[in-house]
Amino acid sequence: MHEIIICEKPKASEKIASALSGKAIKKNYKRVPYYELQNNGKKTTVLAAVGHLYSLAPTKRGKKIFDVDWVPLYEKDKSKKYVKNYIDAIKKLSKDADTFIHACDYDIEGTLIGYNALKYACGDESVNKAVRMKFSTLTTEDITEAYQNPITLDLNQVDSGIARHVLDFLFGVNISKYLTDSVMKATKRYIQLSAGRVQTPTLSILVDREKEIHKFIPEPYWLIKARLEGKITADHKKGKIFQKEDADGILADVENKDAKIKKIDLKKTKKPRPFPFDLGSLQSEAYSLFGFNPKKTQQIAQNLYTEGYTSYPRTSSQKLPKSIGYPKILKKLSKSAAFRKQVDKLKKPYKPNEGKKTDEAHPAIHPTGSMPKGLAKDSQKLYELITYRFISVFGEDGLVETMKTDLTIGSQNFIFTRKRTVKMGWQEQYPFRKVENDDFPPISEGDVLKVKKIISEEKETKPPARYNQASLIRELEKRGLGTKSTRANIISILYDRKYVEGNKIKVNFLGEHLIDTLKKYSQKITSEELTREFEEKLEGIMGGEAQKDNIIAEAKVEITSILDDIEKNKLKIGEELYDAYRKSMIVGECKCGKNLILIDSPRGDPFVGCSGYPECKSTYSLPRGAVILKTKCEKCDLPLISYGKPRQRACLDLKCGREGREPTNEVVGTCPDCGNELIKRSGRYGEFIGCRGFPKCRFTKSIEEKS
DNA sequence: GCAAGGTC
Repeated sequence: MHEIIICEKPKASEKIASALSGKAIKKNYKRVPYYELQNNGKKTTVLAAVGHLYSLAPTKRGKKIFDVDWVPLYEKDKSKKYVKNYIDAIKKLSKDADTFIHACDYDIEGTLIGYNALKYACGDESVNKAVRMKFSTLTTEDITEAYQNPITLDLNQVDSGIARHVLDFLFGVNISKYLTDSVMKATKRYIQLSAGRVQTPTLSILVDREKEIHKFIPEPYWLIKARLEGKITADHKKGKIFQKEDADGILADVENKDAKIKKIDLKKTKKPRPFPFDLGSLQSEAYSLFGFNPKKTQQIAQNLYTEGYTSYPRTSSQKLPKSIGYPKILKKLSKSAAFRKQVDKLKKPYKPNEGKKTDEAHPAIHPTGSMPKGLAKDSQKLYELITYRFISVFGEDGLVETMKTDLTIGSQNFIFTRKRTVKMGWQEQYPFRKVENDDFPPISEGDVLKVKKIISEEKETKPPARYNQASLIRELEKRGLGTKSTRANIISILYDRKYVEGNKIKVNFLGEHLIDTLKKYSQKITSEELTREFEEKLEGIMGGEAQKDNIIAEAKVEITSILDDIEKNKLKIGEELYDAYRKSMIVGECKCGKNLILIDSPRGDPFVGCSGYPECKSTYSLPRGAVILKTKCEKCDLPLISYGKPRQRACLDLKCGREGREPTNEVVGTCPDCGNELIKRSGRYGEFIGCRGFPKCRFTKSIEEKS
């Protein structure tokens, strides 16, 4: 007897092997780990996939791609070479097997991962023999229970997984191809265009926000403030005053009058302990504290996990079940003096604060207790963030005292608020955020204070803010678009295609025009509707009320009509999209008066050239990794670029004679929050102004765009 | 080349 267990990933195979036997032996085949164990004379081999091992690919050449089949992932994607060893290991080690257990995650994708591994690596026969382990956590109890009570492999669930892949492929690949072809036919130029069930609605959310901003009409309002003796600034209780006459009336009323303290309200409120991190909240926090984009956070977290320092990062759980053994983890962390200082303050027995969100397969992100050595700077930052957050979850609630003071000047009501921390609690374990620390002025009810100055500030209402990568991820999560593992990637595709740019995500002409075009030819792909429709259809297949093949056939009819429609109008579509693309690539003005354009050809390095080519032959090469800035060179008016490590600035024309290549962190002012220097920083997605005191002070502001 | 979904 030889039994094979197939798991979704290497970490899972390790846990499953050790749960089934204390004597599992770890072996390697072509550097792929697997486990062997003996049970009453029966040999069991525990094997691992690495997520999907197979991917869809066209089987026939043609303009419309409707025939697809599974091929090994490494054949399609050259960056996935490591997958070959995993497939080879499964093929080789399952040769003489007679029993097959499918032990991948119990969800649609997991079911399909295991099914394809069985079908294409172990052979068709293995599918018929296979049984399914169903577990929700990788604890010894759950695994043993699932092993002893296997269920039959649900082929409806498999079909539903296949349908999801095929539908996404047919819609995404075909529409993308037709858009790109339109540009090619109309202009003989290649620009990579794409559309998909998730990326297009995501872009559409950004376009909608852009339109809101565009149509926003600012409204003037006034804020009236009173500077009092004792360094107090009180605000008029009405807040925004939209009528100038009202503001003037208030000013007349308060003129030359003292302030009387009417009421002082002292209140203590809890500052509750935070939740442990799930992937989305980690991405959000690392963005706001360190400026890491979500993709970067995900990559670093993946490395920390692979090295064994932190737990599995692709989780939506905010739970820390007892089974992870947190007393032991906290004890191990105490080997570091800095962590010990905080762990020692925790009250026993340890009880974590938990959020509502759960995950079928993984707990919240936490350190394992294995201490990292020699981490790169950014990895160290993220590791400490995860670890301090983990410790703080066991801390005590903080306590903030609020002083709310009502006062009158003439017959007008003013108010000011001060906050101070009376108990740090968990904030001692989580040293990343500013702690409230205002002075409470020594005043009592009935006191009369001198008014030093009355200020009337004229302001304007502001349009809704643009999304940044962190807030966009939160929005996608809210709408159920994409998955925790794919959202960061989807956003990065929008940048790569030049649909959007900037830290505060701004849609380019190309992005906006693409959505306009698709709304004409395939309204559905621009909205969340398609995701909702897929969900219903997959539900139907899973319940046995619908057939996978029928649903795919229906989709083909629908897609054919969309594609034929695009085909009929391809010259117009192609020309317009190309025009929008050119406009998106404008980076400044050429000396000849025409536009300078970033030329990003699929062959060769990107460079800057004139839109007046061939009349004007000006071109400028770009150093590797250069970002073109909105700021102009003070000598020759061409745009400046920022490049290299550490970031330096130079003129686009390196020969223009501009002095110096000062570092990009030039001082541009004083931080209104903490008084430190404000410096210009630049990231991959553009420039912004930040505080020198970062991360203690998190003040940032965008650089005004000159238009 | 093109999607979205797993994972190293």
